[in-house]
Amino acid sequence: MRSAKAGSGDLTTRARIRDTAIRCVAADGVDVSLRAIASECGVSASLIVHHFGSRAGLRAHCDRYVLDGIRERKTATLDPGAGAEALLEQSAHIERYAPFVGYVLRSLQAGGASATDFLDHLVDDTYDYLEKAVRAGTVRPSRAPADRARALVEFSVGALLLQLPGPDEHLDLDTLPAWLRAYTERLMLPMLELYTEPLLTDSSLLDAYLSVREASATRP
Amino acid sequence: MRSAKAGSGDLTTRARIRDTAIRCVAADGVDVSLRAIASECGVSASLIVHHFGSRAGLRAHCDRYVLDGIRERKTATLDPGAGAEALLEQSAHIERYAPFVGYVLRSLQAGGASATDFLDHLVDDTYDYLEKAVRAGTVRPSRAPADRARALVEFSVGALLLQLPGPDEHLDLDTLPAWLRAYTERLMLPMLELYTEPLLTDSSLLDAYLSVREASATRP
DNA sequence: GACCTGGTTGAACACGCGTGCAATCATCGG
DNA sequence: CCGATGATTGCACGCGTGTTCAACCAGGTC
Repeated sequence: MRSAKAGSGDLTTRARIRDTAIRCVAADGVDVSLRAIASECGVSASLIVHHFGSRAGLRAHCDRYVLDGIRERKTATLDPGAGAEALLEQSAHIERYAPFVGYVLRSLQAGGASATDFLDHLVDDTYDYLEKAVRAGTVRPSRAPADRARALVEFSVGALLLQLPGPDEHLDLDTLPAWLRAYTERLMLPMLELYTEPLLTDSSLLDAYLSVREASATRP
Repeated sequence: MRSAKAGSGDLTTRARIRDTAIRCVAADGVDVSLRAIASECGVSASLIVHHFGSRAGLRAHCDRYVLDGIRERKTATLDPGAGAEALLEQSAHIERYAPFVGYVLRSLQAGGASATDFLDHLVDDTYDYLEKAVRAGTVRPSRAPADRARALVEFSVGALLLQLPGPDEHLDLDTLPAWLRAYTERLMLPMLELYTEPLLTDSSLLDAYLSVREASATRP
């Protein structure tokens, strides 16, 4: 049969390959073999390069698709520092987007330009969120708001990535929601504590750093 | 010539291969090819497997060597959360151990058992350090000290790893000290701020979490 | 000098990878 | 009915990988 045009809900072959690739990358890392994706999708490897030009083409296509999808459902799921209550609420909806979440995690794990872009967007969103919260009075203002936003995002995402299995180890997509939930629950109390009650009992360290900083600023 | 036994300071071939491998892994990631290491060391690939049995053998040998070396110089360099002042002081000594630092970072990036072990050790050390600091009165006690120690380590190491180039991108070992220094300087102010002055202005989020936690504990 | 031991090498192998190519098949427009 | 079109496949190529193996060569020992 030719391209299953509009049969009740089933996708075109291109879309099926794309979805399979996303799930494979999420499960086995970005270095998953083209043949593995093909076999998982029930097609030949040649067909994939016929549809996407090359392996890199498929990668780029999936990147764009997932990124657009994530931004559409403007979610801060990956950033526990931005909104703890939002995370709790959204953890129920995660199951539907497990492949997306897994794909993004794997992408970040692999690094590269797309990971940097995604991180930057996350930092921007967190920055705006923090600024609003500061104006609302729920978050304390910072001497370096941009650096603070980046630090918070890198803390959260970095810790999450550390929890992820190695780049070529398998990650079961069915258990990903439970896995994520267990991790956030283990982290929630220390994080809330850290964000509510200062870790250090006095400001001597901060004061010392601020004074040497000021000294080196006036006397370069 | 046979094995350069004890000529003025030059190492045995095994040791030379080991050191080269460590530097190669630090520079190009754990997936660096055996032939690349061999060529960098000026020997043949066969000689490496003759000395270490296999590629995995070389990897294991380097892991053990670097880990022992790091633990010998009991340094908390990788854990800014544990001691900010110690980090500042030690950043001058880092240049000598750049390959070691790079190797550990690449190992953590690659995940696996050795990375988990190293992280666990780091968590243990941080736990002890925090307990001592709590008893000394400089650090506030926690409701979950073990989880807090792990969270702090995962934050710091995770953020550092996020800054690292991708698993197969190159990392110049000569610029690593400066690279590390620039990163910590960008992070130092937000981190000290976060650890000294609470991010959140009130404890409503923490209180809410604690109450639902208590409720689910008494009524399972 | 013969013999053994062990460091050292280059060639070859098997494997998995992405890719290119020719062929097949189903469907549609004329 | 018939070429055109495009989806789809199997095969083979080149490349890079880790590993294997036979050979070579330098000393030390009898």
